[in-house]
Amino acid sequence: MGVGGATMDERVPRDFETLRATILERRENLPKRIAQIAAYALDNPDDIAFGTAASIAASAGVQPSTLIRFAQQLGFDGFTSLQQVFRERLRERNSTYDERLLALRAKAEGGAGHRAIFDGFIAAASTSLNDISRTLDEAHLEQAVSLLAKAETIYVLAKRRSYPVASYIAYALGKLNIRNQLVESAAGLNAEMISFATPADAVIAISFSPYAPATIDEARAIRDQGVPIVAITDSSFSPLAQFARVWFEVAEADFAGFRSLSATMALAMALTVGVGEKRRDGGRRRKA
Amino acid sequence: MGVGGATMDERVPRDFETLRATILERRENLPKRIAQIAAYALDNPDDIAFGTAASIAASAGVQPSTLIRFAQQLGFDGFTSLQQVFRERLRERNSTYDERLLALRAKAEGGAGHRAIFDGFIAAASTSLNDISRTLDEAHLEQAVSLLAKAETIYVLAKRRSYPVASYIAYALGKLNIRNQLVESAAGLNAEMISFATPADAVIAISFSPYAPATIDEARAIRDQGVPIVAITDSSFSPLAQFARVWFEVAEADFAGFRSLSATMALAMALTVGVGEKRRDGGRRRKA
DNA sequence: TAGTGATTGGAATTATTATTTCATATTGCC
DNA sequence: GGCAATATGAAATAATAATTCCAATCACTA
Repeated sequence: MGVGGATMDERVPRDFETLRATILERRENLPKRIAQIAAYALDNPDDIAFGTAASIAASAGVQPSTLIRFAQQLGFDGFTSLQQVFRERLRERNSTYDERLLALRAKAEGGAGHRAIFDGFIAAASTSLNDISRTLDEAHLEQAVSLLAKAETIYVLAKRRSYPVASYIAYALGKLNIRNQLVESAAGLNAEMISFATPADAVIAISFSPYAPATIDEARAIRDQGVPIVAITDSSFSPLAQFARVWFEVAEADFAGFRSLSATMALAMALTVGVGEKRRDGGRRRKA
Repeated sequence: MGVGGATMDERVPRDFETLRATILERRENLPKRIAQIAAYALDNPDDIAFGTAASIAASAGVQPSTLIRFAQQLGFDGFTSLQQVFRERLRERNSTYDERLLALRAKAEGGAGHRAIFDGFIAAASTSLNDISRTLDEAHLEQAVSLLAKAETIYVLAKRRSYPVASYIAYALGKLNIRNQLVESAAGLNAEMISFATPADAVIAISFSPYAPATIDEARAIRDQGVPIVAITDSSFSPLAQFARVWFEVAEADFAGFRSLSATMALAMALTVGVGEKRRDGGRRRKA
């Protein structure tokens, strides 16, 4: 009689995923407080892994004894063995993003062959994405999108290393039916092209050190015409930062002397699609 | 007298990295057993995070008291506070790559505003890099590099969405002093440009569904002239795959209707730099 | 080589923490 | 609405673990 501890038919979850599934499955028919601690456990697995029965119970708003009953209901013989599962989860979970990158980078530097080169570029791209994801200034993003969304024509300005980004922006803007002009140096007509821009237009300018002189000159000229500039560049000392109404600092990692473009690309696409969305929304309702 | 616990001038490391640095710095002048546990701690940080003083001491082959002395030497007031640092490390360490991506993607889909768009592109780029890193065929990479390294001139063929990659390849090849020709559709002279290619040259062709007809036509034409093609495309059904001597399948994730280019870019750069290296090496010694 | 100070091992002690117990409250059922 | 079964709270207890203490050992200096 009682809880029938003698023969324990039910399988005790040994790994976190099984445990999680078990909890979710029984969620409906659990008593209130037990359900409360169950929800807390799934929401704060780290706390379960490291806390003491008392501290966890307090955080979850239940009594320590409830926590133990919860563990027992799941088939564990106490809180301690339940906690093991949560600890295993942390042990077994893959290495951090940074560690993975370090490994990749080490492989790229240490290893030989073309796979190593490839890994190097993957690592550079990942690092860049990681960095920009942490450092991007949301306010600037909003400002830039607003500014560009109001423009009659968006001029896109970038040479050399940054040119691929410009061409993708132009492609995407075209797809979104947003009037744009890629300032290309094909026939030396850039100056004329630029001279058509007015303060009702806007510019996306991209340049990284060493700044292509043409980009700088054109950016200055267009700024002097009163056309607002959104710049993507790599430092506050960049001449582009001086000319720009809004500017983004993007630190691209490099490998074998070539900078990744992945972060710049992601930002460029976010700007482009952001403008597209803003224009659509703006047509219907102009709400923040 | 004593350990001078009254005024504690020395800073107690609060985060793992500082702690690690401190240990490494003092490593030389630590007593034998303390050094032993120090080494163990850096080698098995997870054990320190989860174990008890007794279990850790046993694993490291020292007495529990030594473990505590070690903690105290570092400025902690006992093993427990030292352990906190090791636990924090696990808590703060980023979730797995996949979990992080899921979170990012969820944010991008659920969240509103332009930050969400940005996150979406970051997630797409990360996913693509991850995928290609897993699936890239090394043998194909070697083949492709060999093939391209032997070419007199490398023709680069890509339109529309893929054009940015082509332009970056052309830029990089130029920087590496590798003769190349970007087949641009500026003045409609592509056919003529292509007609100059010989079997001693090679082509990098890039196209994703829906395949730009111009790219396909040009690839067919150039293949018919006996020029070997290295293709980057998205499926074995791609017409490019038919024409190519070597081809890579690259699955780019997309967001808001725009495909990431990050994986393609990384592969393109690996090919480019790989060719650069092979040419340099090949000049001196032709070894695998 | 003897002596001094630092280091170490091991057990005793203290603190912390998990678990149990029991009284009380709540829920579901007739 | 009353009764039984179940669930909950709070404190007592048992277990476990950290810390301290002291004797023994080791390394260094005179």
